[in-house]
Amino acid sequence: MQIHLDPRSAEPIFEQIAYAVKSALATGAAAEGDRLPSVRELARELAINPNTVVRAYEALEREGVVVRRQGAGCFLTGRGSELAAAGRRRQLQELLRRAATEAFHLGFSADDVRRALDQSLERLDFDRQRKATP
Amino acid sequence: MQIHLDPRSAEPIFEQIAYAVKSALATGAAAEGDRLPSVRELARELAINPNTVVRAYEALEREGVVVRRQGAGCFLTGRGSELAAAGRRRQLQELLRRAATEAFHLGFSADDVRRALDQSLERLDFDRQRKATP
DNA sequence: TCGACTGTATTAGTATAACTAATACAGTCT
DNA sequence: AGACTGTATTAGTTATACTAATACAGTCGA
Repeated sequence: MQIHLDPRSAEPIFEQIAYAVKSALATGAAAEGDRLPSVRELARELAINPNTVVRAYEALEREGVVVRRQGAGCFLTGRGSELAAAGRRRQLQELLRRAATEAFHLGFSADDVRRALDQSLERLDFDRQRKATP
Repeated sequence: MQIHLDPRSAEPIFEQIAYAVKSALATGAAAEGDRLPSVRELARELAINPNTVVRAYEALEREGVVVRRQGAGCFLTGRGSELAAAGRRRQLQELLRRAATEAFHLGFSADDVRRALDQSLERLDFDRQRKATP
């Protein structure tokens, strides 16, 4: 699993790491049971502080994406969000509402946006998706 | 045009304002030529500092959404992003890639996501959309 | 022409968040 | 038992967001 940071991004480093992990899981580049690079190893690779990696792994654990075992490592659960269905639906709505608004601002048509979404969805490994807790 | 702040959002206030303006434009709640609330008026309404509103309007101006006229006010151009086509396409790809990844994490199917996007797109006023600079 | 608005600019300050550095402890695995 | 792993804590720096105050310059309508 490759994790890169975008130095030009305004997004906090720990959030970029967390997103990269979710992206690897979603695209099939990583799977349930995989062990993430250790805190120190990833910190060295990215030339950042280990505490920053810890923050990313903490966030992922809070969202149910990973489980950390002291002394053993940090593992992908393969599980999705543990939020209730209503909360997840609300997050999805908000997510796509923002994306649609931003796409409108960028000057794209509704069909442009649908096509772009299809391309993004094709990259994802829905066959191996673990559904969220009902 | 209604602008509300979400106190629970981690998003900076000035970005919430900028997004609200883009959203009003996209949904037809506001149109080219409309004047935004003045810096002081919006600051009073939202109980924030006028400089924070200035920051939002500056960001919108940089993106081509508004034009500010000293003494006269701040007006919606109705124009979209002024980025080159390649830049806009890249932003769209990135936008939807992130949305798709997050939706996957939330446990939704590809069809769930398409439907949710359709709902969001239906809210937008594509008939009145001003295309971005070619 | 003047008053009440508008945007613009600047300086100074506070609070918070992100990240860093260092150190040490406890668990795991080979 | 050694080399790894995660976990915790304290302390510090930097950057960002927001605030407060003040003053200047432009617009518009009466």
